[in-house]
Amino acid sequence: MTRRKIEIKRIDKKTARQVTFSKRNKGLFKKAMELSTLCDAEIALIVFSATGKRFEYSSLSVQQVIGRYNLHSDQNLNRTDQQSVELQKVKGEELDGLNTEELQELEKMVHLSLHRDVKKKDEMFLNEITDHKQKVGCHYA
Amino acid sequence: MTRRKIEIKRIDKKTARQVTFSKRNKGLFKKAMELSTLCDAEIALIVFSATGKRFEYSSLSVQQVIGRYNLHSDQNLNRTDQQSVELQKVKGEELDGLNTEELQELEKMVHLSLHRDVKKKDEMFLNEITDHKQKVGCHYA
DNA sequence: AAGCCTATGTATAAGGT
DNA sequence: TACCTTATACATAGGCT
Repeated sequence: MTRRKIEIKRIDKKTARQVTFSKRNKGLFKKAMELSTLCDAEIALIVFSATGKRFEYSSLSVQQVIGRYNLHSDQNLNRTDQQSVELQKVKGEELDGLNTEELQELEKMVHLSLHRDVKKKDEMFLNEITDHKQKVGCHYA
Repeated sequence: MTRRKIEIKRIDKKTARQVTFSKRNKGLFKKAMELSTLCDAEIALIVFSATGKRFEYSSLSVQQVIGRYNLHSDQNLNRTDQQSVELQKVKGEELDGLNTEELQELEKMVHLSLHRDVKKKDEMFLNEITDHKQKVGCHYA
């Protein structure tokens, strides 16, 4: 017999699940790399198998991220060096000294900071739209 | 004309690149979710388009990760309080100075540190088992 | 720019070794 | 267990609107 349509739910049989994992995991990483190459996208992908094995791909290095940050900041130009140094300090000194619980705490906080940051940007964008509507006198429903 | 084979290199034409990005990005996230569901894998995927837009998926919540950790932790209980103070320092002073990209980079690093930590504990556990086997003179295959 | 369409390329479920 | 095979399902490039 050959390929059938499958339902997207947890595969019960352990061996089948592992076989499918290795096939699809490989495919996923290939797709991620292709997208990154074709479309100039920056991608981070981390996968833990059910057995705890880790697989990772990132199109960007820490250096590149910091470099990209430096390019973008025209305000805060003089704060940049200092902030990069701070980031390196956080990375090098602090993370090594933390235990698992604290790393998880930190992870949670970074998540929240990220969320707050993104939310703030969304709000700013929304405000821009609202302002624009008011200025030009639009009356969408 | 219809679909041709394409070479995996940066698409020069901007509009074509954007069209391909939205198609393939969507496909990538679908594949990520399918893998997670089918194979019980934990996945984190972050994509930045060339225009800087962010797309994100994670199969695990912070709560789940912490819950999973708590099952394992019995050592290090008394070190927790002191290090939490350090952590709060990191939190309060450092995080506020970082921008979105840096937070994301940090998040990734924390993820990695976390995993390294968990792996170390797994190894310790494994060693304990091995030691035990030697002490009691077991001879499993 | 955002969706269809459809022919074709690619990924992969089952099975076999 | 990990690698082949192959028929089929799925993803998507190019074109059109």
